[in-house]
Amino acid sequence: MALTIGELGKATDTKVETIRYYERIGLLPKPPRTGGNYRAYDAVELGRLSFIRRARDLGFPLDQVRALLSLSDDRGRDCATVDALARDHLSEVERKIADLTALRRELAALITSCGGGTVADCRIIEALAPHNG
Amino acid sequence: MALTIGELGKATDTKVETIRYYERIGLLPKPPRTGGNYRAYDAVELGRLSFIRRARDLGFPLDQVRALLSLSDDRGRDCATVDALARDHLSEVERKIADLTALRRELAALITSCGGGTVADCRIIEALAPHNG
DNA sequence: CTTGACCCTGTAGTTGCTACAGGGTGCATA
DNA sequence: TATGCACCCTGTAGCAACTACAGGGTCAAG
Repeated sequence: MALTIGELGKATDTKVETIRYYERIGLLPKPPRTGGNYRAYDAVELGRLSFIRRARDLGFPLDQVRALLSLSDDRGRDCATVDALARDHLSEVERKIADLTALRRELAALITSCGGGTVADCRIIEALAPHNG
Repeated sequence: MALTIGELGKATDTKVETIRYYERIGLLPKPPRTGGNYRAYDAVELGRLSFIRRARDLGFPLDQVRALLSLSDDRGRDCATVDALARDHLSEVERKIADLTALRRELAALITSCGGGTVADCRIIEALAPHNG
């Protein structure tokens, strides 16, 4: 039932280098090795990596993933901490959406203003240039 | 009328290290130096850095800023290239907004599902865990 | 003449990977 | 048995766009 790193990567849609990176930073434990010094993974590691990838897909940064992993190991604990992490992350996402929405408005206004002449009277360049011209 | 790097930084809301960084990567030219080997800036550099900062605030990556700078120097040129750059950037921003909006929906659903018990039956952890439990 | 705020260079850290270089392993096939 | 190929190994450097030192020098004020 042992998986090579490549098989684990395929199963979790993760690049081999990324798995080694997760091991290096301590997000995945160092697995046992075969006689040929290949990493040998089992179902437990597969589960752990799947968890990591889902959390990453949801945009959790690695340190929050680390926190979620250690919380998920502590089954008896109050899940308020998990909830707080998710809420923090959600408000971060909301902040980014708001920033990007403001940006979109500004960019759209800039583009609308472009009349199509030469750079000399391009309103986009003008808008970027300092006020004194 | 010469500005020190610190004064230029204050005038453009830019950290001193960032200005030196822009110089290192060739976004700002190497300014003349004083007797004490201090960088001495003038109004031209102030304008150029303001332009860079404004473009950065609008989310243009540095290579696009570089392109905008060289386009803005070429006053007689057709501004269609500028317009295209801005449109590209706008669609990039729109893609990010769409991604983050999908993410927000997923996160919000996750958080709503948290009933507040222990980690053992926390739906957030469950949603992250692989399907076989 | 000393304190303190500023400036200098150069290098390493940040986040989350990705991409080599330069080797070793394992299996199939001729 | 040789050889080819896909895969694995370590270690290091690169990406964006800065940021943060360390270990110095400069300059004006008191």
